[in-house]
Amino acid sequence: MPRTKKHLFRKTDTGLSEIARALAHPARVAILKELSRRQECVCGEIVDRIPLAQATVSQHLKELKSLGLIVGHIEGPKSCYCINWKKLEEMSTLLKEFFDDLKINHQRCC
Amino acid sequence: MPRTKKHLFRKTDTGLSEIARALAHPARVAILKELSRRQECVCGEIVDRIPLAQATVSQHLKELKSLGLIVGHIEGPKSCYCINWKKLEEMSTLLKEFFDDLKINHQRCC
DNA sequence: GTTTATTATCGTAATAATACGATAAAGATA
DNA sequence: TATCTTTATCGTATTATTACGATAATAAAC
Repeated sequence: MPRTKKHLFRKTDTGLSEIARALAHPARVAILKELSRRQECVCGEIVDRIPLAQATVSQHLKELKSLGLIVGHIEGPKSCYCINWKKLEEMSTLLKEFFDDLKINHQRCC
Repeated sequence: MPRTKKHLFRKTDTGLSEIARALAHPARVAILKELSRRQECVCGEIVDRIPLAQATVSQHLKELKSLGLIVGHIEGPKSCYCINWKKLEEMSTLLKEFFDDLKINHQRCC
């Protein structure tokens, strides 16, 4: 029965929800934190830092990548991931604007 | 097989992911926007504004409520929902801090 | 008291997300 | 070339989320 109805919403609302979904799992939050700490984007130690199987971490990385939040390229047998700071900035701006918009109408009520 | 592993993560990461999950569906984003617009918390017109069945909207409201983002009390046959501004502020602060923390280490890399 | 309007909840179906073992792929190394 | 290391992908199981009809619950209106 549940054909998703997400297409019926405003693009801005859907966009925001997609951004939020990127952070909607602690593994992805942890991955972003971990990546931000590392200077050189020699990665793959990420797997050691996240308490999940390698396949699962790889899956979460793929999700972050498909959202554009991180970029990755293969380097021999290893991979190299790092944060897409531009996209991250966009994302935090959109979230900030969302909250600011809400707060504009912060008049009491209940 | 997938017993959730969320308990293996840091409380801060899990907390952030829960906050993010609240916004991870356009209906919930739209509900928050709609609620913020209304002065009096005479609600229920929310259902008319969201392109989903009444039961589904009620379900999304319940989720927002259980996260503390909105408060609601019954008023006769109607219900009355409004935004919990305190919680919303907490939430936006946590998100802002998360992004700020990431950005501290914004040194180039890729 | 009966009807009406409004909202929550239950049951259930379908889709999405999470998790991992197994395996493939791709270079490095012996 | 054979082996090893590292990572991605496939298949699949399990759980969570989404969605809605039907129905219950509640108080107002008649």
